[in-house]
Amino acid sequence: MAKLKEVKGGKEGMEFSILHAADELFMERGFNGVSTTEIALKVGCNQALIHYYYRTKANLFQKVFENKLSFLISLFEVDDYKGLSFEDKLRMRIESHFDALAQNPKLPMFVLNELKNNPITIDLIKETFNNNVPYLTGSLEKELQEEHKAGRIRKISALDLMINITSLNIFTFLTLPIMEYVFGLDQETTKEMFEVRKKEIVTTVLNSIRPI
Amino acid sequence: MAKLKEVKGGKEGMEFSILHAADELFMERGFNGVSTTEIALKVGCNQALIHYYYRTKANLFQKVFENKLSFLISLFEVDDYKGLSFEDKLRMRIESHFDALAQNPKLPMFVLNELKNNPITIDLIKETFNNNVPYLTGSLEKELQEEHKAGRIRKISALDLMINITSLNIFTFLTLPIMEYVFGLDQETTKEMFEVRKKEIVTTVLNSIRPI
DNA sequence: ATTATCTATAGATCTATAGATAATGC
DNA sequence: ATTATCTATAGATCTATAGATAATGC
Repeated sequence: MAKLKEVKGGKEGMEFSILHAADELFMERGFNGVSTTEIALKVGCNQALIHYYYRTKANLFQKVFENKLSFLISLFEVDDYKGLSFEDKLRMRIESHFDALAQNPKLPMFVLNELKNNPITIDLIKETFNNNVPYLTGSLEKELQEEHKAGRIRKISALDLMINITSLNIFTFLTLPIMEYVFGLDQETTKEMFEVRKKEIVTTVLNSIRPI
Repeated sequence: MAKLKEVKGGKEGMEFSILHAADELFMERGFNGVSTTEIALKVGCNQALIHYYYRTKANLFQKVFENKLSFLISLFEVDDYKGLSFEDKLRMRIESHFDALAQNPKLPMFVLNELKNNPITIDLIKETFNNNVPYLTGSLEKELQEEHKAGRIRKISALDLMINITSLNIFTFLTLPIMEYVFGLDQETTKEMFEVRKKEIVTTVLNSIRPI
């Protein structure tokens, strides 16, 4: 007798369910930390089906990782906030970057870690970088030069500024699981901490580029 | 006939050689990425000997990890740099923290990663934190308050300042393997980049706490 | 008929242990 | 005698594939 299948809410049914389950598990424990058996268990199918749809575990992983990369790039495609002062624009960029990470707190650790372990992923990001970074820094670079000439900020490169912001924002989420555990924080307290830290980062960055 | 044993240069011979090889391998690829077979291969002994000295892989790993933790704590036990101004002291602290990481560039990723995956490690760091953080922030907190009262810096907590410095410094080394690969840097260029980035971080931090 | 799903299993790990042999310290 | 090292192997994974069965679309 046929077994009853649980209807999963994906658009392409089982294939999507597998991708979705793999996504969650890989995000938690990375490529090496997850077995296809475990993915199957989470989906509610047998392990062979994973290979029917995705052939290899590495292949399934790559699909997940590519999704994450394109999301990460989208974080840097900023709205232009026309009419705002440079300072207000910068403030909004920092905050929106922080907020996007807050909604995907496991993403930074996942990506950094796989880049270290997984040769395929570093090729993927190399392509992504070369295609996007010059374009992304270009307009910021111009703004920074104008502001500097007008004496409103010190001299700093777009790349340094972006690294500063990224460092401060991402580090918050890299250490989040530790903080939660070490200080025994509940979800509510964590959220409050986020807001406080976000403000401090904005203050730090804005102050750090004031003219000398 | 007895096989010729290669003499390894450790003080306790084989036991130390195993710890040393395990250290290097675990630092590269973490607990899950390394097998006892591989450690044995690197040491030049058979795999059973690992268990003879350390009983389990987890046990050997813990020894390695404890060493790393105590090193990390030592980074924050600062010399007092008596006689220097607060600004100069802070500058030296940032630079010495950066330099220590530069000599152990794989350490931050390793520790963050294991803390996420390995329940034992997070208990170890919890203990470490509770024993050390209050003591470490205490004296800095006092200095910051004095400087603020004297109008030489803005109001900022010792914890926030330490997180800022740690974020900026550590992020450099988390993304180092990526940078090297994506931009195809050689060792010399990497070193130069470090120096430039270190200066930028010092400037950023010192600027970021100037009075408003 | 074709596609989706399942059962079963081969082959490749990997950790830990048992038991044999060699080296070392009295 | 005791300690160090080795060989061999049990038992537990885990990935990928082969081949059987069920579901679906004409």
